[in-house]
Amino acid sequence: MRMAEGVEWALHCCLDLAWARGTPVPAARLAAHHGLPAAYLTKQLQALGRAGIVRSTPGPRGGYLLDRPPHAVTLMDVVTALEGADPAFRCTEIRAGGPHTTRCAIDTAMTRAELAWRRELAGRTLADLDADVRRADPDAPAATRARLSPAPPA
Amino acid sequence: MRMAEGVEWALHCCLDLAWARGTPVPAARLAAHHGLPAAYLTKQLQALGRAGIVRSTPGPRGGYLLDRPPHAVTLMDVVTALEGADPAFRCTEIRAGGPHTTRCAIDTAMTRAELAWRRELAGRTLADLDADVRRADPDAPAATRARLSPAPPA
DNA sequence: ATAAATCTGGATATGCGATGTCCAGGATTC
DNA sequence: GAATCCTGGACATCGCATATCCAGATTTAT
Repeated sequence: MRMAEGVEWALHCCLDLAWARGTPVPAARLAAHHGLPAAYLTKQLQALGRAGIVRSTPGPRGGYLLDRPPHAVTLMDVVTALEGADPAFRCTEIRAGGPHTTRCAIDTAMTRAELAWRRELAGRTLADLDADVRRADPDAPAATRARLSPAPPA
Repeated sequence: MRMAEGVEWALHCCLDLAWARGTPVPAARLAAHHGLPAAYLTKQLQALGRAGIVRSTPGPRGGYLLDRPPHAVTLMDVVTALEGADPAFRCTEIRAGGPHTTRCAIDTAMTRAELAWRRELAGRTLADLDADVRRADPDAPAATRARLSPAPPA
């Protein structure tokens, strides 16, 4: 079982946008910042847009912005935006002996575990990540913000 | 993110073998019991064998047996046997600005959520599933055992 | 001994989703 | 009007889960 790599990209970009504090950042600059293929990162950003996590403005000086305060974006929100809401384990009801009236015990157990995972993800927001980073490296947000600022250093 | 369907198959087969109580069940009969492709189910059973969950005996009257008491096989054991031990989220360290001394906050958060999932799976065994099933349908284990018995009903 | 049943492991085919690229069209700023 | 940027669709590629087949080994039963 493997999570799409785009989830990692999206999480980093969301944090970047939180640090950009309302200044639009073009997809190409986000991609360059992380060494990612711009054409594909675009797809992830569009998914974040459809989920209402991110907003975009076209034209010069345009780009992506976070569309909610960082404390209102949970990791679960981002994962769901990219991976969809379907559970990883899907019961295909292979129990023998015709139709059953009770719920499959295996399905119940696997679903319970997945809910624990979702609960953890839903309990952490971009604001929490920001706090974690600042605790370890207080200058990182400002440095990132500078590197993503409208006028590139070269 | 999607879990391999073979995990579901393996869990059902493990429960079947627990109910067979030491009587070897051929892979072909397990497959027929659940309407699964025998040639592929074989692969999952072999993985369970390499993990020490299941044991096999060749020849007529041979087949698969559970190689541990049901309370000593956790759902995590089965999932790991089939999916491997790698986490679903793998940090590829795309943080910008050269090498970092601190751990990536995103990686930490995603890993924490996955540990919650693993903890749930590690906390439930085949014996628990067996108890769940008996609570809802006390005759199901015996019925399955009969259907898997060495002399097929036809 | 021979035959039948069963597992093991490797080779191979197939399908699907994640990854990745490209482009035509539209919106916005200058 | 030109440059910048996003949107959405079409398309190519790659890896992995799914699936099949077979030759070889092992054990049971006669």
